[in-house]
Amino acid sequence: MTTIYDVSKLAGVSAKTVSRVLNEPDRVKTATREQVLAAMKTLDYSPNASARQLRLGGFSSIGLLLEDPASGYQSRFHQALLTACMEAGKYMTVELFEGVMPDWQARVDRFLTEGRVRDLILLPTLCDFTPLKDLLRERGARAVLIAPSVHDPHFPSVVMDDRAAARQIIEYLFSLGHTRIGHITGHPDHSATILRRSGVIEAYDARGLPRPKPELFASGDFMFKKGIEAAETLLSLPEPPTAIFAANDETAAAVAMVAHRRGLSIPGDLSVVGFDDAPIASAVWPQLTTIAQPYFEMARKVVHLVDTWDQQSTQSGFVSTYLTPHELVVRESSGPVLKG
Amino acid sequence: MTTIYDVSKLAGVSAKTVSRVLNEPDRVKTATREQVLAAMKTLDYSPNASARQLRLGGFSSIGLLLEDPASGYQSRFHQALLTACMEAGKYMTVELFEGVMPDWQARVDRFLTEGRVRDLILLPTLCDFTPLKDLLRERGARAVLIAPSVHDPHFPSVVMDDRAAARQIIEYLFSLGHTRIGHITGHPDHSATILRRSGVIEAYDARGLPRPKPELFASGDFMFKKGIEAAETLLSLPEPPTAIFAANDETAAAVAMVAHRRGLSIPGDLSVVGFDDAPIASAVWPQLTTIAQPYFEMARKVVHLVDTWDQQSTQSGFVSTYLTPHELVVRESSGPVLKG
DNA sequence: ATAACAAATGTCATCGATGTCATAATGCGG
DNA sequence: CCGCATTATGACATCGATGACATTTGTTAT
Repeated sequence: MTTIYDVSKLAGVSAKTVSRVLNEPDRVKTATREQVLAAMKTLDYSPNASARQLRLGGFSSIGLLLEDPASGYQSRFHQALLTACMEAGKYMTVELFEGVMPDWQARVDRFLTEGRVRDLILLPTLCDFTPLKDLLRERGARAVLIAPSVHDPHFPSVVMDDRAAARQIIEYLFSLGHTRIGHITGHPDHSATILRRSGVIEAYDARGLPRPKPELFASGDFMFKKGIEAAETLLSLPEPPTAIFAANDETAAAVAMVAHRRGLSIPGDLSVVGFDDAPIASAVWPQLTTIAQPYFEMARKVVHLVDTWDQQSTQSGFVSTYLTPHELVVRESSGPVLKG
Repeated sequence: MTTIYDVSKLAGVSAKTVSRVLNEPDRVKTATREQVLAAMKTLDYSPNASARQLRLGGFSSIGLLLEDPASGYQSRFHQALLTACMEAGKYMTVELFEGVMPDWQARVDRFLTEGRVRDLILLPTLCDFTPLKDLLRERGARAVLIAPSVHDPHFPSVVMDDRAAARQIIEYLFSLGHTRIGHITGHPDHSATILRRSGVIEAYDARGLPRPKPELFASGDFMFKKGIEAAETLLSLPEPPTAIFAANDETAAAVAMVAHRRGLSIPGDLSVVGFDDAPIASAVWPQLTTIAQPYFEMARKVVHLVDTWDQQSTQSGFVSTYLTPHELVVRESSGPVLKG
């Protein structure tokens, strides 16, 4: 690595002058500047960011741990967080993280030290991975949780009301005349899975209807492939549902594919509703009715929480959960039950 | 910010001891360690990454500039690059970048200094944005280009053969009996647009067929929405094509949607082929025949190029372009022309 | 030509951590 | 209880950059 001293030596000036060329070029005589620039080029010099930041009072980037960057949910949040960081003038460093990796603890350590990260953002399901959170607390790292399953007294979090949203969807389907509604659940490790499922049941209860039979619940994992299986199961029932609420949009897209293969028209023969308003929701035919999560607002809130962590934590260990509103987006994939 | 000195003062030990507690806990007496740990907790201490790295010989993360993280292409590469970085033990810091921003130069500067980035990765279309590349050279930053339109003598690059791939697709469609093939082009600023288009023409020429009429080329921009318009245009022709080659998968998905709305069956009435093998290609019905780009190999090569930059550049300013192979993935959306 | 002031450059200390080496505290055998 | 090996801790220099302040060089007015 070449340093500012190497350059200064070659250019025959002091290190400070080289520094000036870099930071306040106008304060250096043109001839000198040229010389310095030439020396920098010759040596392929690039300033050491660590030293610079140490001196200037470092800026650490926000760390994001991603389990599966291909998932619509995570990539959507990733994008929203990037935008929020940009608005806030911060940077985000991303790390792939899979809890199953045997050396995950070492990797987190490395991320915190070498990755120059102090603040972390945890998405589901990492936000519920207690060993990780314990390690972070031990290391004095800060974290903000997105959609954790339960309030964590140590880390602030930002959530949406999955249960209420699911209930709203079912009530919407009720209003279209559907009574036999299938539900494909999410990944069992994900708290939203339970919440969305119980929102479904809550809707039945609230309306005084008998709870749906167990066979109307098929288990998924938020992924397209498993969604195919689940849809096959539901549509093969002796009395198939007239509507299916899939736990997320990728699963809903899978339902749509299976329905098409079976010659069912959507929403004529089957209404399909998703959750998340992922990009795919508007890129499949028919476009999916879904719940739009307030990604951008949540991301902004998260970045803000990171920013104000100091004030937060000084309030004697009390951290808060912030609830953000969602929205039902009605598109083409849902419609009234056809009589007869 | 609390420093190691604050902790050492509170714990009544030297700074070095605090450092040891952090880095080699076994070399500190248990009682002392406890005290230090307690002090760290009280002061909510977290070590300054810049200082640590300055001392240890810094690690800079690789910077990725994204124009549109929502696009299938960019997010796919993003994911592949993350994986490659993980394999190589590096970190990636991501920045949203839009050339249209009036202060883009200042933002790049900030990214290089505050973002602790020395090496950058540029995806299309940024890899063809000359003012940016000039600025980077001026700043002594390093960059590796992915799929630039032309070889850049200053930066190494990794590319695939868009022209050959497009030609391969058309020849495949020829083999199914298609002769009236529509093409929806990509974004006009993207070099791949020209290459893929010329691959189409090349296929006709190679077969000795007359080139397709101009109306069979509809202009798109790689995005779903524009794809809808383009598909409408093509399918409204007096003599609509029997197959459409869309410049990417999102556009192809749009074609499929329009076809379905018009009651056309795929591939019975219309074959649809995409490009990229984006996630959406296998999440729509029918699943799309497409060109699989070697994302992961390209990403690995890119990270490797970043790693070996020194050896590269010492070879007196000569940088190389690496060509990686692609693959035609035949799925459900393409089939033979129905006779009669 | 010279004082007076501005511009250009240099010197030294500093940011917060850790490596090196020195010193203090402990343990152990006799 | 001594002497020596070992362990635990501390003092100081250092990483590469920049801020504060000092010094040199150049310019202008008289």
